[in-house]
Amino acid sequence: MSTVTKSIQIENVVASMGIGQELDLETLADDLRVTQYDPEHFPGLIYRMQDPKAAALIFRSGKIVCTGAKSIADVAAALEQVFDELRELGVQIADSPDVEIQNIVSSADLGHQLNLNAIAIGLGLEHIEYEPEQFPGLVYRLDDPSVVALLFGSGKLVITGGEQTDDAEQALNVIEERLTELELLE
Amino acid sequence: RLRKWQERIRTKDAGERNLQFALSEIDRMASALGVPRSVREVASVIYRRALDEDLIRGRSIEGVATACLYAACRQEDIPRSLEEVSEVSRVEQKEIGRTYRYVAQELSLKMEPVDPKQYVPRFVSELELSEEVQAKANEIIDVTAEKGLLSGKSPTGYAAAAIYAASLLCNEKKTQREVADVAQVTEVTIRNRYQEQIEAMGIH
DNA sequence: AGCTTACTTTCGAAAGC
DNA sequence: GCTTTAAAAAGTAAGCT
Repeated sequence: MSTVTKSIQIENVVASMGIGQELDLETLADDLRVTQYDPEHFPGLIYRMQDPKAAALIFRSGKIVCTGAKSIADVAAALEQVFDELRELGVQIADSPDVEIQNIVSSADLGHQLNLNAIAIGLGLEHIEYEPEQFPGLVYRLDDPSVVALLFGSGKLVITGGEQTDDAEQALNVIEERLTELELLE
Repeated sequence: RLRKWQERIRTKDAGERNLQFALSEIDRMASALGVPRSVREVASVIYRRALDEDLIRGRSIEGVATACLYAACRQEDIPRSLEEVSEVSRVEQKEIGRTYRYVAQELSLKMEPVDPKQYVPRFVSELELSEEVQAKANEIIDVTAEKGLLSGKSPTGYAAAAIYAASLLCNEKKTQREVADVAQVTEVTIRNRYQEQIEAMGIH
């Protein structure tokens, strides 16, 4: 495993699931601690956790979005906490509801400084977005895997939009390969 | 049938009125920015293409018109920053930037990143600095960009720092505040870019 | 001149305007 | 399209000492 591959860190995992029954958010808002609920502003009830650090958005439909977790295991742990809280309030929940991973955000380091100007032209101006006046990162959309990478001058990058654990690694391989072909890596 | 006929005329008229409005706005903003007629023409062409590709739907005419003008300035190599463009538009800077990126993507405008050197003549002139300073600033930009310092940096801040450094080197010192004002960046940005550039140049 | 905080970009789901 | 959540990258900006 290359040092570049090893540099991959999962920074955030977004997942969604449904408990299959409607919830009374008004009551929940009163009974749960650390919550935030302002239906005029946003329909979901916000439930924050410290360990693992994550946040859950709970909706009237019984659907739940979990975000902020640093791993898939943390998503499961965070959701278990939410389930335990709900069970204590008398809500019946199945033991293993289906959880769908919606997005994984990772960071990594190519280990070399990047000339973003050259990369923008090399990868094809029509395929990338690089507007340093608006944002320092170069936006590169990949088809396979279907993710979006933000490349920075430092050689560090962010890969987002993936649903599989290895999407970031595959994307990183594609990016390394293309930059090497163009002789823009080092 | 008659109603449909009338509707078509109404739609056509409305469409033409909208186009006229967009073109007159481009004209007004271009005048306010002091850019040549060629830029307005390029902006008009881009706007008509955006119209043909149905890119206006869901966006304000003024926003698309401003974004087209911003793109045209860059294509004609006389860029204006989003902040400068937003000052003559009634659309906020963030919206102009978003619309510009959308239009550029959809129309496959192969927009190259702005070269900081393109801001140098105008800024140098506004600061009443010599051609010597201008040449030195250009040199600083070329040399330091070649070393990779430009990646991710805003073109205006980069140009401002090079001009500030050049003014010092040529004994025509302008303060960071003066340069920051014409480039519309903060003194902090000039300081940061200046330090990197001077270091990369080998502290002339 | 620092330090802190905050905003820019990317992504996705949720329910509703 | 917008609203909210979280997270990283790096640049820029504003406020305070």
